[in-house]
Amino acid sequence: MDKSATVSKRAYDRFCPLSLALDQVGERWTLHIIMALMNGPKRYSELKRHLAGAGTNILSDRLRRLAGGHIVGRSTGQAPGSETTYHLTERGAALASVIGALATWGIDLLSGTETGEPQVFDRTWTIDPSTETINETYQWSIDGIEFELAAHDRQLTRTPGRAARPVVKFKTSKAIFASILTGEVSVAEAVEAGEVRFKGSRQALRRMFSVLGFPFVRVGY
Amino acid sequence: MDKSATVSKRAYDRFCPLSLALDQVGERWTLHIIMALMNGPKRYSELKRHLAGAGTNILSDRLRRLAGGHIVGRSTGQAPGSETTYHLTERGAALASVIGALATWGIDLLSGTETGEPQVFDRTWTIDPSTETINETYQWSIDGIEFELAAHDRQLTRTPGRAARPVVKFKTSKAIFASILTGEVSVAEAVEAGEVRFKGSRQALRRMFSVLGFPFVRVGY
DNA sequence: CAGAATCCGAACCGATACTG
DNA sequence: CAGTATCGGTTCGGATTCTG
Repeated sequence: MDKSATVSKRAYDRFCPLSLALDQVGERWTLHIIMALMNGPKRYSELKRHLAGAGTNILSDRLRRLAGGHIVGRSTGQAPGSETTYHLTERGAALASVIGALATWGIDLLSGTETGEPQVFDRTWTIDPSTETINETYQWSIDGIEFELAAHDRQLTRTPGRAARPVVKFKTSKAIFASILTGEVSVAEAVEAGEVRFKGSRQALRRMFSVLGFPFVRVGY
Repeated sequence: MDKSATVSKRAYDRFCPLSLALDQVGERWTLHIIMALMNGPKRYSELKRHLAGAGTNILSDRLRRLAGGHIVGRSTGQAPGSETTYHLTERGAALASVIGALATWGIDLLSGTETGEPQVFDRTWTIDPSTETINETYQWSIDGIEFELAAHDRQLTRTPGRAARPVVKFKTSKAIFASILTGEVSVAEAVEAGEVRFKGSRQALRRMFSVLGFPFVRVGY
């Protein structure tokens, strides 16, 4: 029946901006959908691939709810069989500040302050089916914290310390990396300004950001 | 069998600042706890009252997890029977930008763009046990959208239109209200600058913000 | 085949009862 | 007061099925 009108029973129901915001975008995967749509409209199947790990019912539910809140819109071409795409409305695009704040806060966690143990991340969501299997390692240094990132099959493993034979070495500060992620500055510009140092081919650099899930990073070469 | 029988706490497990941030503060109630602690350390029971609607096990779990992430700290006085309090660490205080972004985005939702129907909010979390029952209405106007807020028992009802006999009339713009909520400006200063208009006693104004769940608002009189 | 609904086992949430 | 234990209901995640 009319499911679009039903609100999650698990709403906060408070007269409070934080609560009302979280009632709309606080559920699991919702902000990930928004972030995926920040780089332009996407089809259902593209979103599904990008949200690897979430069930198709979740994606369907979130999109319905977001459409009901006028956060995303659904565009269907008029040609029969033409694709349907989802895009952010103005209200949805305004969530950039929220995602920006969360991502900025989360940058510290990329380095893994907890010492020692290697950590395995899911990487299926960054896999571009048009490219072949990637199997390489990168050397990172952020604010002096060094670690190796090893892309292997559908996993990405982060290990503290130096990498054996990295394809790319990448060194910068947390603040600079943040402004690279937000698109404020390109990697090339940051290198120019002496705020990023990297070794490796430009092609590998570009591929690295794709593999890591930052395809939107402006490499700038 | 073929899939790893991991402890599978529902984490995103992505090498992505947004995902890692949400792994730490994306669960239900977590950001509400952070916001509650923004106004200073609190005891377990205070938090429990402020989080009316969440089970005590949830609060316990969230605090444990937040402590593990060095986002909140636990302080126990050395005197026997002294209270234990929870407070934000520096890392936790850095979440102010996240909460600020969400709250700013959520301000639009306070007015209730969805037409017509009155909406009922839970108000138990704003009830100060030391004060007696409150039963009064306020007239709000934000960016020209008028609505009545009626505090009744443990509910708060928002109704579009004008209130019958409000104790307080409050009129401002969304932007100004945002800066009042963030503490950037006091109500008195905004009135001074002609950006807020209100009618009613200053005492009632102060009480209104408490009843609505904004006890931290600097009235400034 | 893309888009979406349905079903089901498992994890999670919320409320109450209970313990030190 | 500060939690822990437990239980029923809800939500999630994955596979499958349906529909044009």
